[in-house]
Amino acid sequence: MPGDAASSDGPRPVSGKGAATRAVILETALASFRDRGYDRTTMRQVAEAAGVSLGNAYYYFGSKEELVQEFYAAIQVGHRHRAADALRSRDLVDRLRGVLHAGIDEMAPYHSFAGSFIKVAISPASASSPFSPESAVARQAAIGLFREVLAGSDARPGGPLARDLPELLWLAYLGITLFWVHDTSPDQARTRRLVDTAAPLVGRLVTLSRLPVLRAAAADVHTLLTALRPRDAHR
Amino acid sequence: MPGDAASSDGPRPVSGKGAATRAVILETALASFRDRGYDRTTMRQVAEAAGVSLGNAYYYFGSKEELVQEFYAAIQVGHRHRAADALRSRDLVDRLRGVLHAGIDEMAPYHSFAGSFIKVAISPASASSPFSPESAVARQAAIGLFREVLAGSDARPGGPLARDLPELLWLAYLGITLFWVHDTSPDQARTRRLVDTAAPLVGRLVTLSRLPVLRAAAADVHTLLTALRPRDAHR
DNA sequence: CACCAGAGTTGAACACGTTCAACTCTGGGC
DNA sequence: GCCCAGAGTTGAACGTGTTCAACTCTGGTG
Repeated sequence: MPGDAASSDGPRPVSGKGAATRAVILETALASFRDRGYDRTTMRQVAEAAGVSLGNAYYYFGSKEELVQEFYAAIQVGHRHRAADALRSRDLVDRLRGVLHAGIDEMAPYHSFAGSFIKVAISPASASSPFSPESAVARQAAIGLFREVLAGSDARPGGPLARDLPELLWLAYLGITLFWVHDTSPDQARTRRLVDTAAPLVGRLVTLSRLPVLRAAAADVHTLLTALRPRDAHR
Repeated sequence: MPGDAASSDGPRPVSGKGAATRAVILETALASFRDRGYDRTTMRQVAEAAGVSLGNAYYYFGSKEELVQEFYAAIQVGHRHRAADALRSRDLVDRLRGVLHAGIDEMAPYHSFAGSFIKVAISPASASSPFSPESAVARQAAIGLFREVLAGSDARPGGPLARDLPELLWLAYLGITLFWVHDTSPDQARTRRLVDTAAPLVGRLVTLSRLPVLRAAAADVHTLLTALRPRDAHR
């Protein structure tokens, strides 16, 4: 395999001139994603609406997928913004539930297109994957959000898992997102119910994890998470 | 075997004449998936290698994705076959670990292509999704495998979760598969380690779930799973 | 001014999955 | 033997994401 080494570095050139053009293309694409969804957004339409040629769009964005990546970034910023509200409470369950609902709120307008977006995110080779090196910054920001959920609460989790909890909550959030994508109930009510059930459960487990009986299980989970993590990841 | 099984799974015509043609196309496609992977398998190549026209391939299979669906089915049959070995033990952890490793063994030859396959499986709209109505039969078979893991063991799980356990284990297996797809370690060693850690953990949790302290948490998990399930599904 | 390297830009071209109107073949009724 | 409904089959055509050789424009250097 020649292994085309991907583009490895940052997206594309960002000198003075092209930056404006790049921004126009990006805005046009994001608007089209919002209005038409992923599949119905064609590179030709984006290029035309942005007033550039098809080839020029590919000069700034190596693929349609790179556009999606920027889309994720925008959503994540929105999530963090919304989450601030929920972080006023000191109660762990309230904080967690609030942050999770904030995430669903932020994604809600895009639910009908989520099915096509997730195809891109789930592919291991994709830079948009939550686990990809390219997503490292966004990933750490997301994990940081859950670290904040824990740190600002009056619950003080202990045990061998305390340090892993932010990452575990982030993984759970990914799972909830995956569920949300598949949720066809009106207004994704089942996902809401899932969050309302899961948040207290997490609170209960955090409390229980101090019990000696659960020490061994918690240690197992810690080992499992260690096995799961790629060699390099630390924070 | 998959050719003339008069079962009602074929979304396309299955009368006498075309069945042979259908089988040839299918075999050709599966071989190409194995040898070249998903993306490098083109419908034109499959059609040509099968000795039919492009349009004719589409007469029997509505889309390339439908071919993938059959691919999954073939893998699942292989998994069940391999799993039989592991089901000789009576120890729950041994059984579970064996069945999980059998699944990884079965998928191993396709790991390099898994990234492109999972794109298809993960899409909610796709019939290949593990949660789709079209996959109901395969899904029940898979859940049944884990029911067997539990039923044939000397551990007798109790509590409010006992009935949910096969489904939970199946979900965990899906998660492991998802991890496997992203696992770039040599020979997917990290996934192996994950299984070796997760199996004893499950055993421990099954034992612990009898404790009164965990009753409430177990009930929460049961509620969560109920919220998770689509309206119709039981059995 | 003349020149040029290189960023910026273009549209044609490619391979792909998918569709479709039109064709051929087959078996059964008369 | 004739016919025909419908299964089986065909290749051209469409729209897509992506590539690429060639072009234009820009800023700096001599």
